[in-house]
Amino acid sequence: MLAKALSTVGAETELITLADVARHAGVSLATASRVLNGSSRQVGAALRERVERAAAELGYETDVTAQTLARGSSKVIGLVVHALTDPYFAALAEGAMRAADRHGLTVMIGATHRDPQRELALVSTLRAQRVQAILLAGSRTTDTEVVDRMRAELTRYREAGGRVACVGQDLLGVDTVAPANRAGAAALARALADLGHRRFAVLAGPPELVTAADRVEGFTSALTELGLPAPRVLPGGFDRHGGHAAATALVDAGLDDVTCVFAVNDVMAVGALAAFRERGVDVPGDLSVAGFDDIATLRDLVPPLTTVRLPLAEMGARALDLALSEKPGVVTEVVAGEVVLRASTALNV
Amino acid sequence: MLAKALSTVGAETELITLADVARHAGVSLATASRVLNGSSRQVGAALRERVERAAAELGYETDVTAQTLARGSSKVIGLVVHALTDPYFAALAEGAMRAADRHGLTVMIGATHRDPQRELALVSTLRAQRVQAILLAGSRTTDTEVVDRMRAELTRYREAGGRVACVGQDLLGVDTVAPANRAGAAALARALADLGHRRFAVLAGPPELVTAADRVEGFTSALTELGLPAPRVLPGGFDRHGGHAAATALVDAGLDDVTCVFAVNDVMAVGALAAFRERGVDVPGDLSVAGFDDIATLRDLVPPLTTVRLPLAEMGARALDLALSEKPGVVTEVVAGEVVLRASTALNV
DNA sequence: CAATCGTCGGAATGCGCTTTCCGACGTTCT
DNA sequence: AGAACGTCGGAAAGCGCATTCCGACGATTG
Repeated sequence: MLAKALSTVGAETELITLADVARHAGVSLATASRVLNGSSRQVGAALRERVERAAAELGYETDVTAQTLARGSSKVIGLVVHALTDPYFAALAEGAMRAADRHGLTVMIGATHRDPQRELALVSTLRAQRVQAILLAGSRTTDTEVVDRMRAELTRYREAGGRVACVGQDLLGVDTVAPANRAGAAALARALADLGHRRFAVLAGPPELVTAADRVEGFTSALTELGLPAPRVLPGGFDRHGGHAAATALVDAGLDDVTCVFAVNDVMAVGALAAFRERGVDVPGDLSVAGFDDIATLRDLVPPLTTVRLPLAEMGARALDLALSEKPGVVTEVVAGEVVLRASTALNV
Repeated sequence: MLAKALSTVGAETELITLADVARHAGVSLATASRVLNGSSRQVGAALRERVERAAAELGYETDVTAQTLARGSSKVIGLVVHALTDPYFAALAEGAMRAADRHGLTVMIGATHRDPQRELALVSTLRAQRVQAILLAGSRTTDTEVVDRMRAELTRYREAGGRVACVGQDLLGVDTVAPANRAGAAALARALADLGHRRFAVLAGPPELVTAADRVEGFTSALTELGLPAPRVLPGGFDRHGGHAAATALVDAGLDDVTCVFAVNDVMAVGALAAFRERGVDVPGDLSVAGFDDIATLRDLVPPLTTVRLPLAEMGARALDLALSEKPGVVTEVVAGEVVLRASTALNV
């Protein structure tokens, strides 16, 4: 018993290589390779079977790194997101991973936590890993220096045969799946106006975040077109805390005649709902609230959130397909959002 | 202009290799390697500087796959989760990724969607990728055939020097970070009994899922110890839908004297809350509801959910540390859950 | 039946990098 | 001053695999 325990530790058998399999099957390296790793060349049934049995008996597993080196192309893609705990990115990642799976690709993932330096570093890492494609999800900042460095990095990557696609804004000169943030926010504004709302506040997120800025702008200009007054715009963070803080600030400053609040994403809206509850503002009785994204995990909120639905998983999948597709030039696919009216927004009479 | 557009397509410059850098710097391959990839050997300042400049000028990026092959060890770890859209796993993954980052490791990720075949396939893939460690998150099933095959696969991997850790139950004979499901559920049962509840129902999830079964058992046996009647146990899915369905079934069958419902995870509890709302059962007025996990995204639920908090991100990080740590034998780290009483459970007088 | 062709197995080369081994040179010690 | 040693640059041998090129063999054809 003791002996067994000891033998378990540090077993560390040598790695089983293709050469081992070939020897064990009594064939050449080339033949073994052709049998086990989808070559275009045929191998006779007898030998093929011997190789396969040898591989199974030895528990052989291809060394993909060696294969990548020899073939000069890998079956791995890279995925760069803000954070997995953000359901928006989790949904994108989920969609991208499903698509990767369909293509027989493995996924390497990295989180930026909205740090542009980290994002740059992640792209370098993925480049070093010789991934076949890089998917960039996460809003671009408007900081031109960062954008320029990212473009340079991506250019080098693409010159070496790498493929890139991005979910968000087309600022990088790469294939892009772009949610129609402006149009979606505008449609939402019109829908809310239809409910009778006239005075709005916008929990706007960080002005330098393009996604946030676009949504604010789409919302605002739609109001203008309708001949309604411009909304009160409260900047802040793009997360739950940001929504909570901005909503608190709004209440403390006095709602005046504001009857409806638009938080530029659902997670912020959740924070806002909490803040309003704490301050005794009833939603939708005293105030209507709308978000953006239609995060699935949040659909059971009370009251259910009016929002703009984005097909996030599908967007992730389309980004991968775009990156992988052979085509000239750079493509931007716009994805429309769909206004979903729920109980968090009431008729305003 | 046309010329420029054409030149952009298919630019595909040759890959820049270490040899290019060495030539450009006028040094040998060996020297370039030593400068650029942390060797133990020193290189004179003059040469070192020349190599570094050459690398920067050429935009060189190490080919990690070649490096892995040459060194025989990689800087990548594999992470196997159920699904990223499940916030439980997203939080685990987030923690593991942060830890990986601290260790300078890249993360390869795969989703099983609770399909044991897929899980097996993922482990094979990761083994083929020669990842340094594999982290298995996600509840083990009690299906012994699958467990055995998984053990065999992992054994081969470890014999080749791979490291493995698992978050969940210790069924695989590997290092494990094990949430104290039984103890946590038992503590929850006692806390709810302290609130005056006597008759419980448990939305139990799938009986073959060890996590679910353990929580049910911990809850039940604590009630027994308190001299209370056994709860009504309603099996079902482990997700929102499962919670919703089980809760609906409960109401339709008649609550009788049940005053408190324990859903074995938060996501199921959310489904249950929705079902109760639909059926006009007020929570916590008519019925108290408790969950398990304390998912962060769900903290703004109304009413706020009584639950057992698990430090998910930390658990992910600890799993990685465990896998990487040099130590004899197999370690199981138990992580305690903390009962958090919130408004979804009321005093029962 | 010889010439031609197609099929399939194997030896050898190379993918980009690390690392061992050698050798050249400059220091230090006796 | 010579021996012993340490430092640092380079040549070359792999790491595990894919693939090209070659050659052997059997089948087809005129």
